Amino acid sequence: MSENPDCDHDSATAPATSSDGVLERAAAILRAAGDPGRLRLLELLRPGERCVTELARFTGDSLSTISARLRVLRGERLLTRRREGKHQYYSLADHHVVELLQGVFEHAAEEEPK
Amino acid sequence: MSENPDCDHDSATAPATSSDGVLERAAAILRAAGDPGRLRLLELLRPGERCVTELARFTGDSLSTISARLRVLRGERLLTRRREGKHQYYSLADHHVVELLQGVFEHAAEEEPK
DNA sequence: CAAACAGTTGCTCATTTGATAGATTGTCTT
DNA sequence: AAGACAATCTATCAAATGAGCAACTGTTTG
Repeated sequence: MSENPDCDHDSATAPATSSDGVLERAAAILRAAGDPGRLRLLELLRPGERCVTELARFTGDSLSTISARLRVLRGERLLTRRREGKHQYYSLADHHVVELLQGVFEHAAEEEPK
Repeated sequence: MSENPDCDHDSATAPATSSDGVLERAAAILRAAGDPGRLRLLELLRPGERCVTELARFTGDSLSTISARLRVLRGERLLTRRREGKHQYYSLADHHVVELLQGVFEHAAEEEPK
């Protein structure tokens, strides 16, 4: 058969996509969560707020390292902070974050049958 | 008041966390989706499957670039492929991916009021 | 006010990452 | 089988990233 000049590939119109701003924000959120060290912190915060020292003790990393990771997560508004005395207590920012974590871990656990 | 040697910070036990394998997988998934170029591809695939040429035309990037991005996404099982003639049709791997996208874009859109 | 503790920030460094061009593979058409 | 088209792969390079250490800020306590 001869070529079809009206094949879909050249005429199909692009689906509507998010604005660049929203896309960038969404990507930044995913990237922030997409690091094992940071993702572990998010996981550790699932049951409730924790201070930096506790988190450092749980993971075995230095305060400095934990603080840097928390900063990235907070920068993308995945976490909030609350000061109490000498301590900064971090917690998951909102239910979106909780659900995001839930979804990703479900998917990851499924895809790793063994 | 004198120091309390039994303060929570030193005695609190770590919450249960995912195995390292699952954590790594989850992080890899998020990292794969956490790039604007790749995230846009995921978005473009939301309505249904598309071939590489279409995607390249939609975004204005080279075939080579698109193919590389698709490879990363497919590597993390966010996409599947189907060959039809000369074309490779890519589509979102499963409902998890669809929901992940939905969640992230909701969150990103909310957080960017202006 | 000084010392001690909790956390943050700046700096440097090695590693990773993403884009690009060009060579290569696979498929269709004649 | 040859040529054209679709897509992938390889190699290279610049840019972004994460860790670690030391210096710094903020807070409580003596």
